[in-house]
Amino acid sequence: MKLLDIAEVAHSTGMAASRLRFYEEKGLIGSIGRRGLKRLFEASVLERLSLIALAQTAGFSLDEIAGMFDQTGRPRLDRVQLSAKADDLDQTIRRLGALRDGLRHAAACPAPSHMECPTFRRLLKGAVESRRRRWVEDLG
Amino acid sequence: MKLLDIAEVAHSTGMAASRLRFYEEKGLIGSIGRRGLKRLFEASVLERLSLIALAQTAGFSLDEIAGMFDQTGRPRLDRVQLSAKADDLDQTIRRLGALRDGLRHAAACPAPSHMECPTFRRLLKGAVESRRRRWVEDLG
DNA sequence: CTACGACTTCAAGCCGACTTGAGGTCAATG
DNA sequence: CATTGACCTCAAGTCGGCTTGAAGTCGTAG
Repeated sequence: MKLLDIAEVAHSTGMAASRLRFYEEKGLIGSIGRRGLKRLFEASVLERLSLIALAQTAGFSLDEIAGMFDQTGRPRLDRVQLSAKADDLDQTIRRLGALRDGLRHAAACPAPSHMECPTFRRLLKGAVESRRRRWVEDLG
Repeated sequence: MKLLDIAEVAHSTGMAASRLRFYEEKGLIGSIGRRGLKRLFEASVLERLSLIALAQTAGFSLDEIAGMFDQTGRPRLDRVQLSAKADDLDQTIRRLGALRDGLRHAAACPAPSHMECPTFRRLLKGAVESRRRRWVEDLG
């Protein structure tokens, strides 16, 4: 299995080396050893980094993401938590879906001002309400 | 037209007053005057704030959002930009869908380690691959 | 065998998006 | 007319997520 140095990982992910070191420090990724001082990564780190990027997009913090894996790097076995994360994600996905539809509509809508378009107005309302819901959850 | 003080705006949007002041300072919203020291807002600020929240959810920065209004405060939404954002969002949504399915499966799967489960691996790969494609686009 | 350059560490800095705190002002109520 | 308390300003602080800079360490090419 080919081992990658930090520059290779940086190049193929588009992430700065500093960021990879930062992630390692945070326990988000692990290097498999050193050649001299230099870190060596397994190729699988690329997959891991993709997941991290993905989860970030989903709105998870790095700490939360760290919590999704165990020490050995396998996704954590807490099925209840995984399930909860999945539900979170589902919420997010639905929200983003509504948003996407709204944006598309706004881009195509012939109304002179977006504010005069009922569809757009409905979207705004939805955005605020779903935000609300999340706030409520955060408090709970 | 009823004028609102900052507390009313804060309450009906769920945003902290400090945040509203911050937004005003940034030019994102405007107050229509003062009663004594106290800001007075038009009711339309609520709609404006919804739009701001919406754009934030869509991943725009406050500076970008500030650029979405003209001098008179009417949204100046670039349809091309909206469309592009919608496409972004669509990508994200699909990837998140794969991630959600992966997590859900992981929560239900009886395999001792998730990585040994072919379904899980396939789902992750789906998420990762679409991510890769984006990196390539970013590089290009 | 020495010099180069890609890596290393560690601390500090930066940016976005707010929040917090100290001290001030004013309209309304008793 | 004095107090109260909701608002005000301005500066500084916080937090997440990195980046930057100075100083050090290697393996490899010349």
